[in-house]
This record gives sequence, structure tokens and C-alpha cells, in this order.
Amino acid sequence: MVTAHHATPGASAAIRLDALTGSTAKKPARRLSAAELTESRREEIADAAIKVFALHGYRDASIAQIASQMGAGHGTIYRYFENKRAIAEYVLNRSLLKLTSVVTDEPPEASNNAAEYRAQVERIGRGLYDLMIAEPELGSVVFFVAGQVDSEMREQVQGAFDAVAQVTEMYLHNGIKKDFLDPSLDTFRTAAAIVGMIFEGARRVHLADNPRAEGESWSATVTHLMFDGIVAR
Amino acid sequence: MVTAHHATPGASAAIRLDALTGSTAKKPARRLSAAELTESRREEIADAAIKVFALHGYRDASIAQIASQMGAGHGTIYRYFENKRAIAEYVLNRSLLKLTSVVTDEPPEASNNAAEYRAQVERIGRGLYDLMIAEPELGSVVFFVAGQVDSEMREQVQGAFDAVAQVTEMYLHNGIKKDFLDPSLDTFRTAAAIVGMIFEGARRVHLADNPRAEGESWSATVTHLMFDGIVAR
Amino acid sequence: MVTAHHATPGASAAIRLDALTGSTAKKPARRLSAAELTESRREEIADAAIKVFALHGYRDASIAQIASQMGAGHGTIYRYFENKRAIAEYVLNRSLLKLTSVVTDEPPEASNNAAEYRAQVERIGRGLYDLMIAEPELGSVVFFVAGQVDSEMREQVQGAFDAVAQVTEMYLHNGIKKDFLDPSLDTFRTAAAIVGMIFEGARRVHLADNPRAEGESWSATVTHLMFDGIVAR
Amino acid sequence: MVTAHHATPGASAAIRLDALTGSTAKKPARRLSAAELTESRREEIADAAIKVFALHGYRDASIAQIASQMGAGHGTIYRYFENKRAIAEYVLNRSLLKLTSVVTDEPPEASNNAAEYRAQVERIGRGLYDLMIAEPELGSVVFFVAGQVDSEMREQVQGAFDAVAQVTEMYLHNGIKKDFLDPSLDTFRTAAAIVGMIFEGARRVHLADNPRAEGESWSATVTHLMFDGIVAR
DNA sequence: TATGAATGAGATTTCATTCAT
DNA sequence: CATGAATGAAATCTCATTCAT
Repeated sequence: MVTAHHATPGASAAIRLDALTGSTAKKPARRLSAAELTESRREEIADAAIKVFALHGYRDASIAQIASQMGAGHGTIYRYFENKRAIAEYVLNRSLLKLTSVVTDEPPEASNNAAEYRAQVERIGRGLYDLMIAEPELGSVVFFVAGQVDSEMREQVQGAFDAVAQVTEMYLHNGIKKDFLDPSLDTFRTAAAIVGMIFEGARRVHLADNPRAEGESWSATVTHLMFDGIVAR
Repeated sequence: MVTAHHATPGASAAIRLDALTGSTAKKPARRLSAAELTESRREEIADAAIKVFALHGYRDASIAQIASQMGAGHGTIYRYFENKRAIAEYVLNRSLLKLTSVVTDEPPEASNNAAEYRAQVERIGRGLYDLMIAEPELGSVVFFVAGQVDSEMREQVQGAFDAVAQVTEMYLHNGIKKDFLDPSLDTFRTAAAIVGMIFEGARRVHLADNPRAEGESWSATVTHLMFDGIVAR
Repeated sequence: MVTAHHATPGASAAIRLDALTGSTAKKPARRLSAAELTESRREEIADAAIKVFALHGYRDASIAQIASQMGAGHGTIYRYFENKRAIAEYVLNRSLLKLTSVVTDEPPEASNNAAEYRAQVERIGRGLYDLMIAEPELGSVVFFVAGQVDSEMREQVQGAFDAVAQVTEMYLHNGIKKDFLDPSLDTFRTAAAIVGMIFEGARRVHLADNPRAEGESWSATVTHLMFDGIVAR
Repeated sequence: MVTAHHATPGASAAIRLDALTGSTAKKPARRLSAAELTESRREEIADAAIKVFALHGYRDASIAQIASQMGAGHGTIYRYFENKRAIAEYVLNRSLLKLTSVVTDEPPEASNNAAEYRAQVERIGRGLYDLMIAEPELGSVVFFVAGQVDSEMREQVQGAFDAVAQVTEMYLHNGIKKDFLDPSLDTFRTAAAIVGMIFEGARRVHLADNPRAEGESWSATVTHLMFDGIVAR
């Protein structure tokens, strides 16, 4: 269940997002070679898994496929993950963290006028689309694979989307406070709508034949719609 | 792969949508009682299936569950559908048709000014949200179940979304032609962005505790964003 | 946990034993052909399983082996039994029921003097040894297989042995009441010791090259020991 | 297969038992510290294994559990034992030796009358029950674990029981020769029956809440039955 | 036409054993 | 010597699909 709504403006988004994104991404003490080895092996497995999941979907991907993708015996995987679902969860959390980071890396209070905010939105959009291009499987996992696992996992994605929407809401609050955004906005739903648009773009960039160009166009489209509306002036 | 793009403005959307929605395989021979009987049995099965799919997801729904949900033996289902996937496809197509109908029922050339178009958009949004409320399983199927079957089915949903975006694009062309919408719009992506927003709203209405109120708020939010933008004036 | 001890003399043993032996042996209404069919199929499976279990032991027996032993697909077995353990439980309960029946078929209050009781004990012993000879797998299941499943199953066997010991105790009480047995006997432990002897004999009959002769000799040995002791007179 | 039968009376039991007990594979080179070290490590492993086997049973006990029980890496175990089965065999042989020693420590020709033999039997019974109390895992291994390994191991236990029965038979022969026991006894089966009783007692002592008291009672019960029979006099 | 008994492909998971470090 | 990472054989169990009744 997604419970958190309407974030307090001005709060640190980055910290909260880390928590929301999941708990798996342990980055343990940088000296323990044993733990480090384990972690790097988990990453290897996750790298193999994300490819196989993206290609076949969660249910049709077999542990054996993941193992052979990384050139290991399938029993090996069970030394590093409890079961198949745990792999998917790890992969998803890693992906969501990367995705949400793009948004949360921008400070919500930085903009002081519409133009600055517009530039910021473009930066965020472009960052997202760049990520889609750099790691195409990431989009698959977030948009498709997670939904194939179970409802808990679907809710995890929904939670991440909500978290992004909450951060976006902070931007809106910032703009309203500084008088360059419309104070009558229903901030959370507007934020969610914006996120919906942006992720619709991300999905289309992910699927496009020429994702680079598609990303550029979507950046422009979204900012245009947000700041100018569609009406002729 | 999504192939259809940039619909010719002014064409009849409703007709083309039927084709795009998929191979609905309705055998509408309105006199042959045998065929009619078969069709009504298929509907029964689809009614049972949509409930079971919505509740358990495609993979975890068993043929036996669907059969017992409709009070029949599970062997019976195979007299009306080739296999499990065919049921899902039938259910999905039926759902997509209902969904897209909401949009295509509105004539794309009816509006003559921004206010009329705004009213039209609100009507469409409200119609969509009403549908979500009236048939919650429909939202589950379109948003979640289809993605669990295979990539072909995912593309079918994507195709329907594209079709809706194309119709939306016709509205935009109409508005530009009649000088009340901004001629610089990237019409297809703007249309897709609008559809993305609206469906993000639909998803949240579908999940909301009080879907009625959520639908109202989302209607308002989307039209506000489209016609006014977010900037203070 | 075996809790019941020191049975009240004169009570009906047969009834209580049925309960102790387990709950699986459903013999449903003799007209319902569906239920009868199911039951006869379960018997078929149990017949196949007892052979395979006796030959390979519980852990090394595979469902596939049981299935092929009865000439069926291995999936079929799961239509009639929840899982492998359930088969073993069914088989064991069936076997324990047969075994305990031999003892409980004799009325505990029938004997009126030492000679009559001695004859009764010989009858019981011989009945038991006959059973071992007629169904050798039965001995395997009770003496060996059950112990390979888990502690709960071991306790089920122990419970049946205790039940037999309780019935035996009733015989002793009867003899003491009628003044032909030694009143100073520790009745339950003496009964358990007798049962221990008899089952040691059963095990050896089960393993003997010539079980018929071995059974005869054991009958004589046990009664001799019980009634005459070992001391020269 | 149980082959050894009807031991020659008067022979030294202790020596033969060593052979019967199995291939204990002790390398008794009492000076080579390397071999001694190896042997003490094997003992350590056996000590750990007997606990784990007693707790979980043979099949559900893992090498890893045994290793961690003794605080070693699981690879280490393979430096001292060929495989899992070899551990069980070692543990069993060690246990059987302790068990049979209780019986074979008593000289079979010591008694000269019924009263002396009765005292001797009580000593043996009490010794056995004391052992059960002192090392409860020993009972588990002999009564339960061995039967879970394979038929060969089961036969090893059976062989040890036979060996004990053979020694017991020597006592009987001694008593018959000295005229204080009934010459008409079927000596081997009577011996086996006595052993069966005694071990039934041992099993119950092993399982009892108050093993000390249970042991006392069983000693009395067994000797009473052997020497007095059950008939009132 | 309706049914459900039978089937077996196929996937996950465990853990004894090996062997390089 | 000791270790534990890697391995893969093997077994259970599920359920879509077939087909005789």
C-alpha cells in the first residue's frame, strides 16, 4: 500500500528516497574483501539476471539461463541469493535507485523563476532519457519485469513512482512559494501527472528506434506542455 | 513494434481502432443461434477469466480457477478457446475496445474553441475514470495482466495506447486548424504525453480508496495542466 | 508424543486403536462410484508405493518410481495424494491397522485360566507371524520405512506399539483379576516387554529364510518364556 | 543378511564382537603422532556428527551442520572421512561397540546358580540403561539413525544385536550345563527374545522423561519375567 | 457437448563432493 | 592442512493441455 502523500516542502528528498527504494543495496565496509567479493558476485548475477529478465520476462527466465549467461553453474546463484524472487528484488531495487537518483540529484529549492525551473525540468527529463539509453534493460525491469513478479513488487515500483512524485511536488511548492508557479495547483496530482508524462516519454524512448532523438523531442514536448500549455496565445 | 504513427487528421477514428485493437475474433453472425451460443459462452468465460486474472495475475491464475469461477468443468474451456493465452487475448481486446471507445466516441472535429475542447477533454477524462470505477478488473487487465503474458500482448496494449494517442492527435490538429491551439506543438508526442497523464490518472483512480473523488480531481488536474500550464499568470 | 498409558482394564480396545492408528483410512459410502474410484486409485498407489518403499527406503524412493511401478504418469499421483509424505502416511496407517488388528481381534477378557491365555498368546503370535509372511512389505514399512520419514511418523509407530501394549496390559489385568496371573507384575512394562519380544520375533520372521518355520518356533519360544520362565524346575 | 548363529558356548565373546561390530577401521598405531592426530580428529568429527544425526536424522543432517557444530570448515571433514556415509558408519560402530561391551564385559561362565545369574542379568540391564542415560545420542544412533542410511547399515545393527544374542545364548548354555536353567529352552531364540525385551526397555528408557527411574523399573520387569514368568504361583 | 482423469514437460531448489587457494 | 566457493545431479511438485467417456 502506498501511504505517504503530499511531502513536506523543503525536506531532503534524497535521504527519504533511499529508504523507499528498498533495503537490499548493501554497500558494506570497503575493506572487508570477503564481503566485497560477495557483493561483486551479487552484482555479476544481477547483471546477468537483468539481461535475461529483460529478454524473456520474469516467469520465463530460468535460473539456469541466468547462470549460463554469466558462465556459472546454476547452483552457484543460490550461494548469493535466497531464491529467484530475491534476484528480481535486488535487480529492481538497484534499478529504481538509479532511476530515482536522476530526479533526487536536483535540489528542489534551486530554481528562483520559471525559466530556471524549466531548465531544471529539461535537465531531469534528459537525465532520465539518457539513463534509458545507457541502460535499456533498466527500463524493461522497471516498466515490465517488476509487474510480472507479484503485487508486492508492483507496489514497490508504485512506491518509487510516488516518491518521485513527492520530490516533484517539492519543486512545485518551491515555485509557488517563490511566486512563479500557479498557487491554485493541486500539487500532488499535478506532480503525479508530470511524472506520468515523463515516464510515458521514458517508456517511448526505451522502445524507440532512435532513442537519442526521441529523448530530445520528449524533453521539449514535456516542458512545452508544462510551461506553455497547449493553447494558442 | 509500434508502427502506426501520425494519423491523418479528420479520418474516422472509430473504424481504424477496431483493427488496431487486435483480432477480436467476434463472429457476429446475428442469426445463427449456434454461433451466437458459442459467442455467449465465450463471454461467460471471459467474464470469469477477467475476475481471476485481476485477482491472481495471468501466471498464477489457473484454468481450473477460471472454470470453477463460472461453475464449469475446466475441460469445457478448451471447447471455446484454443489455450490459456487466447483467453487472455480475448479478455484484453474486449477491455481495450471499451477503453478506447471512451475516447473515440467523441467526434474529433466537434470543438470550435478552447473552451469547447476543454469541456470535451474533461468529458473524456471523466468517461475514462467512470469506466475504471464501473469495471475495476478492466484496469487491472490493461495495466497489469497484459504485461504478464508476453511481449506480443504488451505490444497490443501499446498499440491501443498509440491508437488513443492518434485520436488525441486529431483533436490537436483540429484545434490548430481552427486557430485555438498552439501551432508549434509536436502533435503526436504532445498527444502521447496527454494520454500518458490521463492513464496515470486512470491508474491512480483504479487504485484509489475513493475512486469517485479521485476521478473528479484528476479530471480537473489534467485539464488545468493542459490548458493553463503550471506557470503563475 | 505418546501420552496414553495404563489402559483401563475391560475397555473396548478395538475402537480406541482405530483412532490411534491414524485418520487416513477413509472408507467412504459404498455407493458413490466417484469416491470409490478415488479410493481404489489410492489403494493402487499405496500398493505400488509399499513395494518401492520396501525396496529402496523412503528417501531413495522417487515418485517417478512409484508411478512407473503402477504404470502411470508421475503427475497422476498428485491427483490422489498431496505429496510424497502423504503417501507414506497412508501406507503406514494401513499397515499399522492391519498389524494392530491381529492383537485387537482377540477379546481381552476371554481367557479364564493360564492355559487358555497361553493358547490365546500363541494365537496372537502366530497371527502376527502369518501376517509378516503374507505381506512382507508390511513389516518393512512398519519396522524400517516409517523411521526414515520424520519424527512425527516415528511417533505414530511408537503410538501403535503403545496401543498394542495397552491391549496386552488388559490381558494381564484380566488374568490378575481371575487369579491366574501374578498380581505383583508391573503390568504396563511387562506388557511392553512382551510386545517387544513378540515384535523382535516378527522382525526375525520377516527377515528369515524360512519364515513359516521361524514363526512356529518364535510362537513357542515366547509363550515358553512368558509362562514358564527360563529356570529349571 | 544375518548369518552368524548359535555361537559355540564358552568362547571368548569380546574378541569376536570386535569383528562382528563392523569395519571399525581404527588405525591403532600407538606411536605415530600423525596417525594419532588423525584419529583424534576423527573422534571430534564423530562427536559432532552424533549430535547432529541424533537431532535431525541422517538425511536431514548436512555436512555443513556437522562442520559448524565442531567449529570447522565443511571441507575439512573430507580430509578425515571419505563421505557422509563413512561418518555415519564410524559413529554407528563406535556406538555399537559401547553397547555390546556392556554385555560382553560380563563373563558368561561366572554364574553358578539362578540367583547369581539373575543378579548378573540385572547388572547387564542396569548397565545398558545407564549407558542410555549417560549418552542419549547413542540410543538415537542405534535405534533410529542407522535405519535411515541404507540396508547395509541396518544389517550392521542387526548383526550387533545377533552378536549380543549370541553372548546371551552362552549364558543360557552355561546355566543349562550347570543345571539351574531349563534344558528344553530354544537357546538362540530365547536369547534373542531376551535381547528384544531388554532393548525395548532401552528404547523406552531412552525416550522416558525420567530415564533413571524408568531404567530401574525395566531392570526389575525384565528379570521378573525371565526368572518368574507371569503366572501366579 | 461437457467433463475431468491422466499426463509429462519443465522449473526451482538442496547439498554432497571437489579442488584451487 | 584447512577452507569454502563452485558445481550439477537429482527430486519434488504444478498445471496447461489432451482425449475417452
